[in-house]
Amino acid sequence: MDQEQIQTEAAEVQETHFRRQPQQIRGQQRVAAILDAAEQLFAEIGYQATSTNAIAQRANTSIGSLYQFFPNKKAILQAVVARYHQQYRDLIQNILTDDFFFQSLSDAFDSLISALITLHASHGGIRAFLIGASASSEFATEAQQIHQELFARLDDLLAARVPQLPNAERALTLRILYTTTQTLLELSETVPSHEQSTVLSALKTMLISYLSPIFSPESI
Amino acid sequence: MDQEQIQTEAAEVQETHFRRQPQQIRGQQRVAAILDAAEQLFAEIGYQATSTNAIAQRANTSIGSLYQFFPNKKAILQAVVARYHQQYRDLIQNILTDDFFFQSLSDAFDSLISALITLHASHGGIRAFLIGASASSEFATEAQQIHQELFARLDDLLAARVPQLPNAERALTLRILYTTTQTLLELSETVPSHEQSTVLSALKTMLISYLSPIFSPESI
Amino acid sequence: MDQEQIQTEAAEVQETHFRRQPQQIRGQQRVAAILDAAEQLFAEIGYQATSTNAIAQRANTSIGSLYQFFPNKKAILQAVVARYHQQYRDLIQNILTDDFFFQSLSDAFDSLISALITLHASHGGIRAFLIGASASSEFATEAQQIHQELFARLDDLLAARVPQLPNAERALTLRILYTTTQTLLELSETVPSHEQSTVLSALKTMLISYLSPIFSPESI
Amino acid sequence: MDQEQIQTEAAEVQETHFRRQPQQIRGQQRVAAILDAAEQLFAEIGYQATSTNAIAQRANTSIGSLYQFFPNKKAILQAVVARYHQQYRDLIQNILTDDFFFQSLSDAFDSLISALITLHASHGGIRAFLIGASASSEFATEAQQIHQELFARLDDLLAARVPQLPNAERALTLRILYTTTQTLLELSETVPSHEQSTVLSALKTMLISYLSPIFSPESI
DNA sequence: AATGAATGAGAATTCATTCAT
DNA sequence: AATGAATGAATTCTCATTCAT
Repeated sequence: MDQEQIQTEAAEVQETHFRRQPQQIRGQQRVAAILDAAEQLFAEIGYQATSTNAIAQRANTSIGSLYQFFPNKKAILQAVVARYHQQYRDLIQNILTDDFFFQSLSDAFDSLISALITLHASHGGIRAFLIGASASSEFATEAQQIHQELFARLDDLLAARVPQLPNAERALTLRILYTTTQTLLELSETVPSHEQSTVLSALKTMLISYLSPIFSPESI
Repeated sequence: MDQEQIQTEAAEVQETHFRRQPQQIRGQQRVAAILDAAEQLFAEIGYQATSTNAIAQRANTSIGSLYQFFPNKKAILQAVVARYHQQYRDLIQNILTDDFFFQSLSDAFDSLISALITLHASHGGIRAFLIGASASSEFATEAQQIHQELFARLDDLLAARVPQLPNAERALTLRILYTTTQTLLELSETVPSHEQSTVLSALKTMLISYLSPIFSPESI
Repeated sequence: MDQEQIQTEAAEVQETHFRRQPQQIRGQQRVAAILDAAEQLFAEIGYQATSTNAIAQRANTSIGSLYQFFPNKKAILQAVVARYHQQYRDLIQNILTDDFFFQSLSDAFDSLISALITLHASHGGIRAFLIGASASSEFATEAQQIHQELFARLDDLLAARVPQLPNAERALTLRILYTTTQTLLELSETVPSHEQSTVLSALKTMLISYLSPIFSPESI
Repeated sequence: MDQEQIQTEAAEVQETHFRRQPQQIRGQQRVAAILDAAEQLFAEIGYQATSTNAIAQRANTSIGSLYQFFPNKKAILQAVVARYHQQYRDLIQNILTDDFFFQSLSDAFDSLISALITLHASHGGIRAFLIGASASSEFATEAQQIHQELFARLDDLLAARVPQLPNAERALTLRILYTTTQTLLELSETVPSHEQSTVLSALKTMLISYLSPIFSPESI
């Protein structure tokens, strides 16, 4: 999946989510308020438990206005996710430069981890929600689309660094790295702040111990 | 009131999520059917989306019968979780013997991981559901009670093996181990079966590399 | 309505209320327990709010047994009322002797009032319930049947004492007496005990002042 | 938020049984229709037997609309009662002038009784219902709040007229007057119209005979 | 565009009554 | 006779969505 396709899809998604593209500034602000309110409520009490009336109320607007911008409840969730994904993409793009895996592993993971922490800080609620949702429900697809993109990029980078690794193994390696990182990052955020660095250094230890033999197989 | 009835009442007190403990075999079978149906539905479409009528229908019983045994929908979830927890406890108890951490780490994790895989296989749906639910909702407490017990046991065992480790650090160490294990075990179950062993050995590698310096600090 | 008819009706009512006449002593005790429980519950929370299961439970029996004696919930109410009515009848019969209105009014009302107080004391709950029910519901008929009987007897007695009073006026006079008595008796029972005699003597004052000119019209 | 909206909010706070104060004329009409329907049904078949769907149906609206204005069934009853109480208050206020007990007793009771009859005529159903309900249930408090107010006013007036009467006795005197009046008024309304005046004059006779010695104790 | 009233299908829960043991 | 499990219609209430103003 190349860069172009991603943009195309993003545009298409937007057209499906919105009933009407807000034309005036006031309308854009209203949409943003609705998305903020929805993101909070989804994170607080879950998608199903969140009523569209509650979203409108917290966004200081009326239910009628809400439905002027979104055709139904699901579209609101999709828009929230899309907005989050966009920020995710933007942030990641700055980290996953072409020389990412050509730095020391320690440096690479330092920059990746701190970028992810930054992102989580601003959208922690919805992220936790999506992780929960991805376990079971219909939104798994939405939630993991961004993961695909991130995967594809990391795959390219890793392929450049360890060209001798077969494709299938490389993909699996990435999923292992990715899953472990997500989980321990999450743990680090629920833990008291003075323990956070312990968790993060454990994460780094694990990642490096796992990747090192792959990067330098002769050393085993 | 004869001896039998007295025992029944005692049981009723202890099982708070039951409205009435079924006293006839017919009733016990029905309760089991209800719990099976509920476990499936919760796993498939989530707690909120599962209607009590749907549970009754899949259990081949009437909504009235369901409510004769359970006072409300939440109690059904609690009973499902309790049943799962009991099996979890039973299985774990056989693994976490007093010499658990005095075996080689490789052996210890081999037995633990295979026990967990067995358990997951029989209740995969509800486990995935609980993991999702624990991220946000009101059921976190229920879901994590069993974790507390497992933690407490592991804590004892680890304290015996590494007495010089301060309590707080030991607790954090366990959470890191625990979280990583859960996540990668889960991953191993979603992955094609021929890749499963790769994931599990990665898990072992990470756990051992993380724990080794703690077990033998002088060797660093 | 003469004495015979009353007994016939009473018997017929019993046959309608009971599904099966309890043959054994155990059965009779069970029926009594059910009626006691029902009477309490009807008085406490009303007829509609009382469930048949709750009656069975408070009577220490099973719902199945309850329905072996009563065909439906309404029959239980009818039986409760019938039992109350019977006691009402028995008590009244001892007071309303042929010379009732040939005593002084003061003596007559003294004995009537104290008899009613005795009855109320034993079935206060159900009486209050019937008064409430009679205001609106389908049970008005049941509840006021006994009133008819009492009326008929008082009518006879008053006709003997004041033969010159037209029938229609006599009936109305009785309703006025009756209503006032019921109400103030009820008030006397809700009032602190040291105020009770004040209420009762007010009642007597009113009744006598109302009846005196009717008894001795020439004195006006 | 302009002035109008602020006033609306203030009203909402004060009217606790409304979920939302209707802001459009359409809404106000609908609320009135709902209260009318509810008042009729409560009077006809009682509170418990009245379903919210039946109320909506008779009010020619949907169940959803009903619940947009009232949070639950009890709130509808409370609103019905409140509306009745307000009219009760208004009417009474015109009668209980400062010189009420300084008129002749005959004049005083004439005006009071005719005022009450007027009120009863317009809300007879709900009044009868409240009297029934007050005998047993949870709504006693609601129903008798207005009585407290009426009592307090009458107490003031009576204290002015008979200052030598101790407080406790005066309160009891009022309850006796009040109870008797309510009951016989009710009776007068159930009786054929040509008998109505007989009941009312009996009421007056009783009240006057009871009060006279209290007003002029020396004459005894 | 904005507001909020209107709608009704659907969800949880109760309870009178029947039936199997 | 006794027990208690089984049944399902009926009830209260919610909420996504549409419509009138």
